[in-house]
Amino acid sequence: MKLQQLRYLWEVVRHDLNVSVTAERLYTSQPGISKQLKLLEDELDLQIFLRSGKHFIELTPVGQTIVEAAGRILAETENIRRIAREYNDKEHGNIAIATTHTQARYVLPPVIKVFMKKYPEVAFHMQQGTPMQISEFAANRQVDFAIATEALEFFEDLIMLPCYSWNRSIIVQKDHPLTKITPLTIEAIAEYPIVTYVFGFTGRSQLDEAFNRHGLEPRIVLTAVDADVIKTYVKLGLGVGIIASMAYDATADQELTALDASHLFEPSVTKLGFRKGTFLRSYMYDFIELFAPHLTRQLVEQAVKARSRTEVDALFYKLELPTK
Amino acid sequence: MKLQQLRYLWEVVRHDLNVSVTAERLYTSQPGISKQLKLLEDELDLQIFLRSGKHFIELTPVGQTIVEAAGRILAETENIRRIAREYNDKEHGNIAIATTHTQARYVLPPVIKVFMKKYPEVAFHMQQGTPMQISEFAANRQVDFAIATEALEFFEDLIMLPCYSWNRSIIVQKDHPLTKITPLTIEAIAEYPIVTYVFGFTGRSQLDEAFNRHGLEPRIVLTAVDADVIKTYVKLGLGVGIIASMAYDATADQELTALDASHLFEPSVTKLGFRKGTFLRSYMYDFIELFAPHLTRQLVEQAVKARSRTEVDALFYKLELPTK
DNA sequence: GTTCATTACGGATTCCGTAAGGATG
DNA sequence: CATCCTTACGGAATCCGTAATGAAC
Repeated sequence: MKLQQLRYLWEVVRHDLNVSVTAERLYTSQPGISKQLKLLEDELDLQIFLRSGKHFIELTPVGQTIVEAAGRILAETENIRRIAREYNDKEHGNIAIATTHTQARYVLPPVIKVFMKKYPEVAFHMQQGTPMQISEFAANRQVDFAIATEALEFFEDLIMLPCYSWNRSIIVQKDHPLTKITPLTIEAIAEYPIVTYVFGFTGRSQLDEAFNRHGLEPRIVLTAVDADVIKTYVKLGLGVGIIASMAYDATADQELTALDASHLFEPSVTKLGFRKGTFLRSYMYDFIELFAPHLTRQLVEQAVKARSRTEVDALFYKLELPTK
Repeated sequence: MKLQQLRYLWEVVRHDLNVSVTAERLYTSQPGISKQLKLLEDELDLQIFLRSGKHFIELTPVGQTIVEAAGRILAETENIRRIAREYNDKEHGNIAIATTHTQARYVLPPVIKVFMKKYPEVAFHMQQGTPMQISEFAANRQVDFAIATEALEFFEDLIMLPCYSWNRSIIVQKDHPLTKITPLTIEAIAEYPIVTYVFGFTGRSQLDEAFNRHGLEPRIVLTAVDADVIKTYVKLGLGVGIIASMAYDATADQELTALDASHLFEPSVTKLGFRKGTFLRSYMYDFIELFAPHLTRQLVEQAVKARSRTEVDALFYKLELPTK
């Protein structure tokens, strides 16, 4: 058994069991990978792949188990390399996060700006996706951190740190009748067509709950994955928008008025998730603290060491979250 | 980074940083190991070992961290090999346990007899030690299971399964005055010199507690690690013995009388511990079930998957333990 | 002077590329 | 017939042994 073989195995699985594509991506030859996989199968004396002739169709059940173990091994080798790089050069490295549009566009920019100034030698990689996709990225170790409000809890292997809680604002045109109603009620909002997030995005579930609780069925006329699109349609007069408060930008959105709705909907909590058992570079701790100042290195270290989700949750039990 | 290098690293650490000895044990050459370790250090660009001239003195702090990660990697490769062997031949393999004299001599023999009959192709390895030593063996993966009443809880990485609870018996010569006292009291026992287990062995702590609770200071005249020695001295008239009830053998110990003391001391629980994250062969599940019939494969599988000790404990919360 | 790791070196093995082969859809 | 894995083969790199070297205790 060689690390190389386990790596090839992992990568081939990641590339839908296509050896040729994998070889290309790894800048090596296809027969090389093929050979090593065969050697691994020979050594273990079992088939990892189900073949139809010379095509790989799927993993055998025992193969699946082995792939999982291989994943843990590769993650741990990556940890060793990180430990070494951390020891030799604390300022140099990479950080990869996956997040949603809301975070990427409205919350992260100032954080990343400060981070990049502090660590000019660290390359920052950001990718966007649905909450489900970004959770998967973190669970599969394709990124270091996932930042989102939803979906992280579905992945057992992710450690979740609460970062901040946020409320919603109602976005309307400047002269809209709702601006005259104080205090604003959920019933009043429900009178108008609504433009908001797609289900599964940016706290959409809490929003639906609030209407349901009041026995209201809102007329949602348009949904989008990001606030920019929502605001555009509100400007066109299609309806009233409900977005995360931090997505309203007083200077850029002068045609619109934001009405605070924190008394109408339960606040949502944005979380940062990473795969358990990961070694974190010190600039990663710093990034977390820049993003959520209450998540000190010491606290995060405790979370990393924790052996269960309840143990992690206990760390944050008494903590007052900042609100955005 | 090669698996071979990580293995050499792990083994050299295990052999007190002596490369020559390690090479001998692994049936390979000393320069071979030396070279690979150097290559690993070169690749990671750091020193794992602190050297005094050409002697290895100790691990550097960063080296220590790397050794721990290497241990996890090696354990996982062992898991892969086990998965493969399990798949190919369920009947063939090894099982290594570490346990105390009490278990090895009085509890395990019938279990092992049945096990070996059922799995003639599985080699059974047993080693004895202090509770602390055997817990360490399991924590370091030198054995599959540790079986003991004490010390297992000190090792965070061990999963502990409660196997059975047991009580103590007072062992006296046939005509001893204590045989006339019914019911037997702890005060009556404290009148006589006592021969029992060394501290840290076979539920010794519970025993001390019981005397303390009654404000008694027992006159312990002799301690030993095993019941055979204790019984020998009781036979010589040196005092009354307090031993685990299962260590009294009515046929072999005809000169002695055992007086039940289950009402005087809190029962102790013997536990089986194994390193978390270990893949268990099916004959291992069977061994556990033979030893403790309530530990069914299904239950143990849940314990293996559990992510924290509390989660494991929850599995056994309602369970009635057998008493020996 | 013994113990112990490093360096030097040569033979065997393994790895990995290119090229050809054969099965699938 | 395009895709895709397997087999064949040769050169390069690596591994691992023996022997020699040199530092520490």
